[in-house]
Amino acid sequence: MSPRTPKQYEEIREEKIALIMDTALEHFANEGYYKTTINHIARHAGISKGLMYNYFDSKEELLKAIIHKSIAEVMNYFDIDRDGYLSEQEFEFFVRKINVMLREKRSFWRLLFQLLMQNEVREQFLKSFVGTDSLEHSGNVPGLRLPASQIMRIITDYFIRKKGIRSENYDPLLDLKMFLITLKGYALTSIYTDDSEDENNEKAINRIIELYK
Amino acid sequence: MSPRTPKQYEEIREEKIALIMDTALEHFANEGYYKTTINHIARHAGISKGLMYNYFDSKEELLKAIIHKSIAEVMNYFDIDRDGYLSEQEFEFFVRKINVMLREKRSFWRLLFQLLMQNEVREQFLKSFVGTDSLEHSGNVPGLRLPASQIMRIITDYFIRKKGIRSENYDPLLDLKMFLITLKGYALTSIYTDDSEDENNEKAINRIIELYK
Amino acid sequence: MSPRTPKQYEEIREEKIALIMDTALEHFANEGYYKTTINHIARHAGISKGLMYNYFDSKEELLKAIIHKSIAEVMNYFDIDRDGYLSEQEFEFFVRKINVMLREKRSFWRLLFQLLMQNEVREQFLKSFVGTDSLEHSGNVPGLRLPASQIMRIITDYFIRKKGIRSENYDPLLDLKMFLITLKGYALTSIYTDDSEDENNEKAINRIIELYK
Amino acid sequence: MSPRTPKQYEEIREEKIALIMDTALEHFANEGYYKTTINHIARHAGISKGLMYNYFDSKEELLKAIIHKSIAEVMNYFDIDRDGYLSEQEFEFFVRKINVMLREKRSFWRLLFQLLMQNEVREQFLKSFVGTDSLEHSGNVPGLRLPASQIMRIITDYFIRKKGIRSENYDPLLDLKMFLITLKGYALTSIYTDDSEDENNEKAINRIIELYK
DNA sequence: GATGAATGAGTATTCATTCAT
DNA sequence: CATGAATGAATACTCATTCAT
Repeated sequence: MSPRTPKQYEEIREEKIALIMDTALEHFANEGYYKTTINHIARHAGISKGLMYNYFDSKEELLKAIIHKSIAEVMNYFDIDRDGYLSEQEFEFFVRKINVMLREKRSFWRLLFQLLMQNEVREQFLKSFVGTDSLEHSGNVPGLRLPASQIMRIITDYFIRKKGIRSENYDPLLDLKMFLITLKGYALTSIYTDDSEDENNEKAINRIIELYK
Repeated sequence: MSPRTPKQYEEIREEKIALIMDTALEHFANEGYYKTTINHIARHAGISKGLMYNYFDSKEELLKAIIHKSIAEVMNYFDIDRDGYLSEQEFEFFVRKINVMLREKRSFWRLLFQLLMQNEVREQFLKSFVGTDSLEHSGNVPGLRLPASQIMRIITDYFIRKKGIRSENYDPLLDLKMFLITLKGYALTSIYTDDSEDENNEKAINRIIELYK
Repeated sequence: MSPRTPKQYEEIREEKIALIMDTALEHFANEGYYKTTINHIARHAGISKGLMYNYFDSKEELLKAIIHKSIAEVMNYFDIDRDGYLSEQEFEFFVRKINVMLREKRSFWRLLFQLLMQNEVREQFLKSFVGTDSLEHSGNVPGLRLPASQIMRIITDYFIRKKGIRSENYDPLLDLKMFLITLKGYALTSIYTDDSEDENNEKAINRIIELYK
Repeated sequence: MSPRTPKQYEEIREEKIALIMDTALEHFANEGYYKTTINHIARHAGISKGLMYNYFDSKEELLKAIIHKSIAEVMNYFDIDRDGYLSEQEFEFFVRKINVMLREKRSFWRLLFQLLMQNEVREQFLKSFVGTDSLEHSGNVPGLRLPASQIMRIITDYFIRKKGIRSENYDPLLDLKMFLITLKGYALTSIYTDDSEDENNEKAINRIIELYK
């Protein structure tokens, strides 16, 4: 056999990295980060323990790489026009995107929910992701164009436009809260139901749009 | 000097058991079961490692004891008239109870949500808690009078009575699903917000009642 | 109740000491010294752990006390005329005594065999019990009047008188060895067969006497 | 550099497994199973604690592996013609084999005797090894072709042929018992005497053959 | 790049022993 | 004299990480 070209090496590298990350994500998500051993991941990925350490410095670095990659992917779902104004159509689009994203990145969401249940992780995450209430950049989360607070404001503005006209003591923040609660509940339900429930989830997402659009 | 009376010993035992369980619950809930070491619990409870093993056979048994006790306590919140019929008043009462329960047993709910994210635990739990769709008893969860499926049916019946009259193609199961989603989202939000948000949570719970009553 | 007299106290003490030693011996013999916990002994003796430490300084001291007491009792079985000369009658008497002793002190023998299987213990024991080949006293084993080597010599003398006359190249030490082997094998068999085998053991002991008398 | 070949790994594994088992057997046999710590074994084998757990699931599994391997090896000593008939030559061969086996597997026999002194172990062992009185196979002891009861019968038949002819009220079971007692006593003596006694042991084994052949 | 044997720091668990009552 | 809760040193066991090949 002729020696591999540098390009071939690079391909092998990337394939292996993806394989390791996918396998690890699957097990982290389903069995939990702490219950999943490096041995377990290596065996299921069909590689050796040592190889993993060729690509990732530690178990924690592997986790971080997975999280970063997944967040970047998730952010790609929201590459819509970010002019700070949400049309009715964009709102529906936004919610439907979330639904698609939950289905397609189920393992990541399971992992994320799980991690956020640890105080330390949650605090760290909130600091870097949600950012401040100002227009500052969003910490070290890659791919995120707008701080969460910005997004909240845009949605709130949307609610004010839609419902705030009719009633004078309308509370848009309550609506925002209810919307977030519903999304969160939907997300949790969605990522822990099997595919056979897909039809019912679809109905629920329609109802959510109906309720808040 | 004379030894302590049996009653005195019993008191000491109960106090220490409660102390250990409370301390452990707090740490399991906040740092996670696996990150929490027995050493850590012992230090925070102001006792020695060995003492824990006087009262609990293992870390896992300690966890189980906490879960069982907490479930029993939670079930005590729902000792209302279970005739299978839910009045409007009872429905509101039910939702408010959940709210109180979430506030007062916050650590337990954090722990439970966390544990249910592990496939194995979730499967085990669903088997013993949710029970079957029939009238069978609810597995080995102590204190639970009705299987979860029974409760679901009672709520569904309630929805049918309230809203099913007006529309002929009313889907009560979708309403049930939405209600559960909202409750789940509320729960998750509630147990991970600090007390300063209590006022807003209160508003949200009122809105939920308003929406589904 | 009137306070107990010193004599009553002494009685209680002795009763308790006997109770603890008996219970401990039973469990040491059957489950093994290391597998038997102080807790176990205390529970089975119906007393508290603390009380045991009132009478014995440690688990090992308890063991030593049991051994010493048992050895003393065993020695009492051999209070025959020790003039260094063994008659045929005395020889039979000696063997039968051993048999009785094995039956009546079965737990002690089980324990002793067990302990002697540990190199360290065996070496210690051989040093203090078997003594030297001279007429020195037998170390610190209480109750033993003659060093084991002395007894061996007496038996050898007996064999020489019985059998050594007929053959000129008779090897009395081989006979001694065979006799000891047979006794050891009988002991081991005897202490680990249940009482239903008593009849057959009796036959075996008769055969041994027949063979070596 | 290239990684080792699977064959090389296999060799390393087998070497280390043998090293661990040998070291452990030596210490279990001489200091006792419970007194021997994993640390101790590791230090004496020149490896780390962790490595042992790479090959054996627990201390107890290590013990079981040693026992099974040793029993298999012992059984290899008895691969003679097992047609149920014992010739005079075969009988002598059998006894001499036992002698060799005791010398060469001394540590194993020390360990086995030691273990059999614990009631629980003995019961377990008798169940799986001695088997029933029928023609059933011998439980789960590997390598054993015939149940112990079968072997006993073959020996008894031998005794009947040899001695039962002359006397009409000959008791072959007593002879069997005496033979077993003698073997047991010899075994115990043999495995706890040092090599300098080998010559005398040889004489004793000759005498045993002489007595029972 | 790839392997898995080897390590050791960290964790759960046991149990003889102490001691306040 | 008697109790059993409490301790902590010792022990078994786990698993991320290293490294020779």
